[in-house]
Amino acid sequence: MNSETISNKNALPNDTTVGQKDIKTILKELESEGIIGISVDCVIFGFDDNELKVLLIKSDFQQYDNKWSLLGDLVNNHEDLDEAAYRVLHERTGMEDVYLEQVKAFGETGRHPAARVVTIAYCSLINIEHHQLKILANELHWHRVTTLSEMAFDHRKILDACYVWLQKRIQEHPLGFSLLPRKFSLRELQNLYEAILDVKLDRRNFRKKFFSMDLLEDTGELETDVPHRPGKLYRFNYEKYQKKERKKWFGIDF
Amino acid sequence: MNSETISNKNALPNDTTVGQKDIKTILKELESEGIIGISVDCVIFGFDDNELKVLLIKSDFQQYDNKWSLLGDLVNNHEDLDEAAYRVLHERTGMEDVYLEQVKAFGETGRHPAARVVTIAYCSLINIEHHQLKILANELHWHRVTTLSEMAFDHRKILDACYVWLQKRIQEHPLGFSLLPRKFSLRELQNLYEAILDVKLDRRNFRKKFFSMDLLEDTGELETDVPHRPGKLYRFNYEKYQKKERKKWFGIDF
DNA sequence: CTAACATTGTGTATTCTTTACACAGACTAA
DNA sequence: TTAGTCTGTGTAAAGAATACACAATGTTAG
Repeated sequence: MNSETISNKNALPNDTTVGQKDIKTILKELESEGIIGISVDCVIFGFDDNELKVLLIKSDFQQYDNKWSLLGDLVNNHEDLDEAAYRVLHERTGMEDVYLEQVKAFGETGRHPAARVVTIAYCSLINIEHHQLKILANELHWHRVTTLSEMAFDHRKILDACYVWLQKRIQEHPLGFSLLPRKFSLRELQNLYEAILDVKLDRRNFRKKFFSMDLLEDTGELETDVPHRPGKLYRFNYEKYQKKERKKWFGIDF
Repeated sequence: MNSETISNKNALPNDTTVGQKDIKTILKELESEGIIGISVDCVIFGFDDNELKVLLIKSDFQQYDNKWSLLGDLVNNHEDLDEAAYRVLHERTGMEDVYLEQVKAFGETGRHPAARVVTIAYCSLINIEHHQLKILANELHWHRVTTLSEMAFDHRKILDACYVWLQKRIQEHPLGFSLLPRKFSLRELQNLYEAILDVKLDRRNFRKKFFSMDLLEDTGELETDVPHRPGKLYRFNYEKYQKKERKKWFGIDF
């Protein structure tokens, strides 16, 4: 079910048997009683084949037949927003220890055709290699973010906002590592940054920068299965990062 | 009414006659029907007397008797989230052209004692000099952000989040000017930054920085009523700012 | 087995940015 | 007229960002 699907609380994540009639009935109820629904939508990014990907499903909603949609669900009355986002993520990907952060609420009156639904967008980053999609309902698929076809609801707008958020956030916070295997080469790291920021970076300066931050640990291992000289594999030292003295205050610039 | 007060849609902003019984009844209805309420809360910052201030009212909620609370209200079914925030702001301050930005949604299950209410926090910045508080219901007052007494609900947490957001945002976006009169001296500008960031800055370097951005216009006027040599008054050139080539991409640092 | 290919690993010079720092001039108040 | 307080200005030194080239290591194709 996608974010805009009104489901009963016991519905399984891959329960797509809830007919459209039911959904519409529930939406009508909400609408007629002047009740605003709340959902979460997860923009789940992955990195594979040197490209940033996003996980989408086909909308079950008739108006958006054949359009792609984010993964989401209504928030249950007994769960926090964050919990709801983790639940959606878990139901869809089977992953639990995942980077997840709230990005923005979207609440325009016209965003859902059948009822008023405010959605809270979450951004999550997962390492595609460490993950097999288990539940393939609704044609769950990874999509390149650079070439996206039309999307359902205002999901394109949400995705764009999350992408911009990611571009900014990745530069000031080491989230990028969540998208890579635990051991990675500097080339992979640079590819990640280049793909997300859509820039070309100087290889030597990139290395210098990361080494000077002193957060990468040499594992002593080398890449395998590359058709050229293998690079060293590094791992990110989260502990060191936590302990690190936080950045200078005062970087006014606009 | 504060953000957590459940009001009927036609209630006037200064209508504090809605009794607590009514509110509780409505909350109980929401609660018993498993409906999640949605509100907006505005963290309205002002700058006066070289200090950052925030606009608060006394909570009408019995549990939080005598505690301070943010300005907010339930979102009407027919209005966007942003509209709701502007409405609250307008109702409270009479101002319309104001800096307003969404910061974060707060939706923990236990945040409201009587019902489940998800709130979307907005940050707004107003120039205290250009504004007279018109509606003084609920002891509407400016408070120093550095010395805050206990607050109702999770409003302290919301305020803190907005303050951190402001500290960060003010360094990369020229919001600070919304807190100052249209014509200001560099001293006032520096005081603003020092107060918000809670740092001491070098006066010469501060000037150099702002002049090098080339966004301040000399008005030709001087300060008046200062007990010392008057400084020049500047105004911020928003047009130039809009046209300005946006900052370099790639500033990885964490 | 060797040549062509692809990618790793490394250092320096130049420019730009940030920081630290001091003194003369303007206006007020007593 | 003097003491007080703030304005306005420049330079030197340290640090960060950029631009740039070549030898070494492994793979693959012939």
